[in-house]
Amino acid sequence: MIKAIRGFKDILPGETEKWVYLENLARKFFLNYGFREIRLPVLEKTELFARSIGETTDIVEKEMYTFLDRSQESLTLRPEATAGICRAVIENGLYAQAKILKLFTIGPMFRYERPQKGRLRQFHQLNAEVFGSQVPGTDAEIIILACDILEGGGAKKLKLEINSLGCPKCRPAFRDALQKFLKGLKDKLCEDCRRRAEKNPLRALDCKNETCQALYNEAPLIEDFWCEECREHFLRVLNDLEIVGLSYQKNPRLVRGLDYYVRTTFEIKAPNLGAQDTVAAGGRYDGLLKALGGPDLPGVGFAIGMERFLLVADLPEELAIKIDLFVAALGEPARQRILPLVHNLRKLGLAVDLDHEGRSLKAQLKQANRLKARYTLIVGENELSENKALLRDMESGVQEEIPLQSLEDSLFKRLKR
RNA sequence: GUGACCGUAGCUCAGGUGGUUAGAGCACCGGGCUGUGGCCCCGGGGAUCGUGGGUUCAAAUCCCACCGGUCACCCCA
Repeated sequence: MIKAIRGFKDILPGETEKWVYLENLARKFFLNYGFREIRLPVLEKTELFARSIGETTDIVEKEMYTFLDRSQESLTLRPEATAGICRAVIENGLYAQAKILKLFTIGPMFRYERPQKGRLRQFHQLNAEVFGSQVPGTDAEIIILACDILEGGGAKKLKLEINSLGCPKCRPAFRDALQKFLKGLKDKLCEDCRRRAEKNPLRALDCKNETCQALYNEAPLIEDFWCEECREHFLRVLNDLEIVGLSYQKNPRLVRGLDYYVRTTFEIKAPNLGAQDTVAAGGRYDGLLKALGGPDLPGVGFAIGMERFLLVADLPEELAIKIDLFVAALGEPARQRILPLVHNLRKLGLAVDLDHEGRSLKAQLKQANRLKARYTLIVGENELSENKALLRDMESGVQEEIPLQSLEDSLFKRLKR
């Protein structure tokens, strides 16, 4: 038997209803917040991700689905959405349409990782980005939007952690100080942190190793290095969050796995999710558009992991569509007589189903029951000869006779909402 | 990439120390009710026991490899 490949999952009936529900919910929030939808290719040139995410990040070094196509060009299945959105914004000149550009996208991402709870190789993200705004109010709006969506999906007890990574003006000094600090206790650090000390010192800060973490209590703090603008920016973001009543937790150790972030960075974590507890994350990336050959416009955005959102969401009990009417036709003449009616009711927008298999009435009523039909219309030889049909209310079991001539009208009146 | 545990009908699981036709519940189909669903009773279909190799007279059961799953490391949404 041919099976789906590792880390790639079918989303089956019963699950899809939940996906559609949450996607619609998110889409409504996005649109209400003034975002417009953009749909992007899942394949891009490898160079796009190498340049945007960062050559030395784990994602680029060992987690991408990269291959040569038939013309020997290196392509990569997108591991995240921001790079592609930036590319599209630049390529299509979207930034020229208005000062502020707000975009969202929903779709699959791909990372070659070992699957576990809340982590698949093909996973799905809800993504929002704002281009052209440098003010802290936009950072706050992005965070508030992410929280609204998660809360709208019934997610409880979420924890918002926030930090500022500084900017190109002040971060290098912090980076140097941190690197010096890390090199000072080189022998005591775990293997990974020794490597990070060389290539990407900030990443050492969120090492899970307890020994390392204990040592980092003495590490230099980013906030001592913020320039005046970064400090002001951060405080104003926090202030907006407070104004709307969002509680947060400052986390000076919070860094990001992608190089392009500056200033505001945040994660939204959920309890009981195990090791992969970050449901959403995002931040500001002011230099990215320019680095990709576009205009020097600031950007800020976030991503929500759909699979993880599903794990923490509290969904309505019954999401499957209940049908309005099941038609039980007994015998081929009855089926043919009733087919046009079914067709018309369906065209009028009603949920109507019928059985073409010629099964017993008992079997058909059972099927109607399973489909949670409000009514079942029974038409057999008896009914045809008397020019009528039986309409059974599946809740009460009450049946009434309806003349065939007026069937469409009376059914539509009864069933429309 | 590393480690631990796991893999038996569509689903959830049972099958002491190897031993005859691999079972159950749910789901599905049919009958009881020759044209009336949900409850009940009866019957039926459905399993290359993850795959491949090995040990053995004999393997779902023991061994090895691979594949897949779960959780953790790592990483991150």
